[in-house]
Amino acid sequence: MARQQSVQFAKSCGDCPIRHRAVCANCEADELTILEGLKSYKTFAAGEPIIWAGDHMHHVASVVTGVAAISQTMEDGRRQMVGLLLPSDFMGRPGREAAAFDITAATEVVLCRFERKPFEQLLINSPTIGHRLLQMTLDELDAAREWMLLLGRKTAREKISSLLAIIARREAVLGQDLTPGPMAFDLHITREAMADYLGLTIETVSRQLTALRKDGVIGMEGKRRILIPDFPRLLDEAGDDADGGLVD
Amino acid sequence: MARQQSVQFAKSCGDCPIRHRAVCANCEADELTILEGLKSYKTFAAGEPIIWAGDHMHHVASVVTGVAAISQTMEDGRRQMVGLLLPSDFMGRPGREAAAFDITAATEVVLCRFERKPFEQLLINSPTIGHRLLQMTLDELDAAREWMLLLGRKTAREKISSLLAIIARREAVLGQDLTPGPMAFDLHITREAMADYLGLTIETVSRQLTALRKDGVIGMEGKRRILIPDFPRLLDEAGDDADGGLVD
DNA sequence: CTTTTTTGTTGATCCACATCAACGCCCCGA
DNA sequence: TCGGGGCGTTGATGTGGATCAACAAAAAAG
Repeated sequence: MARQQSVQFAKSCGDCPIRHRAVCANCEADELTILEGLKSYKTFAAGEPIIWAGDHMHHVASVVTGVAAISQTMEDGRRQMVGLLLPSDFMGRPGREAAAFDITAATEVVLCRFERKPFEQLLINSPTIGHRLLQMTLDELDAAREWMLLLGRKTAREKISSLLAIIARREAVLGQDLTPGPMAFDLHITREAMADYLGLTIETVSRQLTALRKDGVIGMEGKRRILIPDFPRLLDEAGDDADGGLVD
Repeated sequence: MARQQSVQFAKSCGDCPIRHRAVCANCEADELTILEGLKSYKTFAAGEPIIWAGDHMHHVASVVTGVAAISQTMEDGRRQMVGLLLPSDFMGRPGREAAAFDITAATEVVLCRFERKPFEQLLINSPTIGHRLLQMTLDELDAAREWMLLLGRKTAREKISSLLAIIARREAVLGQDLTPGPMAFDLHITREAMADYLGLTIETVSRQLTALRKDGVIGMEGKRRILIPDFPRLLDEAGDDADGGLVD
């Protein structure tokens, strides 16, 4: 059994499940060796497709830097984003040959990849990676379910407010900027990506942003920088009860 | 390592992860013993709440019979169903104290429950349960993502058609009724549950059902029994590309 | 530099679905 | 037998967001 100890993750690959195992060299050195040999990094430019639904998946991967978007498109072009992959998030589906969804790089993305077959074998032999993967998948499932409430029942204004609240919270965590005062951040996604995420059109996204600005809920510097003078006010607009812990 | 063999699941508890382990008596008999001692069955009447979001979760459980609905409600009463739990589905979240969502019995439900703490311990010690749980969670995540496309981008008619297609497919699997001809099944859920699931109102659900009936896409006997004369036609109405594999 | 493309904003109009309201049917209890 | 409540249908009307269209600003390309 793996020793319970505080492990310092190495820097290169975030705190992905693979990394975690690779660092525990004292307990399962052979697996470390196997993994190191199979690891490969690959970079995708912003906008570049990473995989299409139905493609054969040769690898599983972990996001090192950047943001990737999981999405689905209907024949007539209607598109819905169904997930965001941030650094340390896992991509791929042990036990499945074909990808279920399209994944594209929203910003420039660096992936840390492993061949799928050996990874699956490793998963069978080692409980720790499996446990970590289970936790991550359960988190994603919870986030997806929160998102279903947003898509099914929230108004356009609530949707926009929710999205801004999520991004603000994430930025706050990243920057340790948990001061209760005003906050500010850059939207690094386009209006189109926001629309695809929220189940809206770009026109509606644009209109609701200006409405929130006119009502003083948010401020804007240029087209991409958002100011939040009163975060609880924004949460209230989002219609979330109290904390509204969306994290995807 | 567990021997790779064809295992016949016992009847009482579906093919839940716990069952799977309990049957492998030859490889891990001690775990079997532990589990048998902790198992308890509980029945909920149709409409009865099973757990509320925020409640402390003393147990994890597996659905033995019946259907349970996972849902979220906003302060003003807007509700969205975010998942269905069918026999053999797992309920609960290893490693989390409080429930994230409301769960209610849609029909009469029998659960096979285990105390959470010992179950978590078991999960750490035994990879097989974890792997099965991971597979189930990944399946649920895929289903949730398909559902996000429905909620975000499909029209009311497409939503209803999708739901009927899902139920029809499930019934076909259960009854081994994979004949290509016409199929029929009972809706055991109310119009309200359908509306909560699809992000619609009950009036719209009702209207779209009559519209589909008038257009010959479906037939109805009474208010609950649905006839599907031409399944591919229904799939086409659902807007799914080709197979449209929603399974939740 | 100019031209073209991408991205975002705003206005006018339309329509799919929500809302409000009335009613029919069935089950159950008095 | 009657009334009442749960469930479902249908009609009339309202409205939030989509659609169609024009344009501004910024970025990229030449």
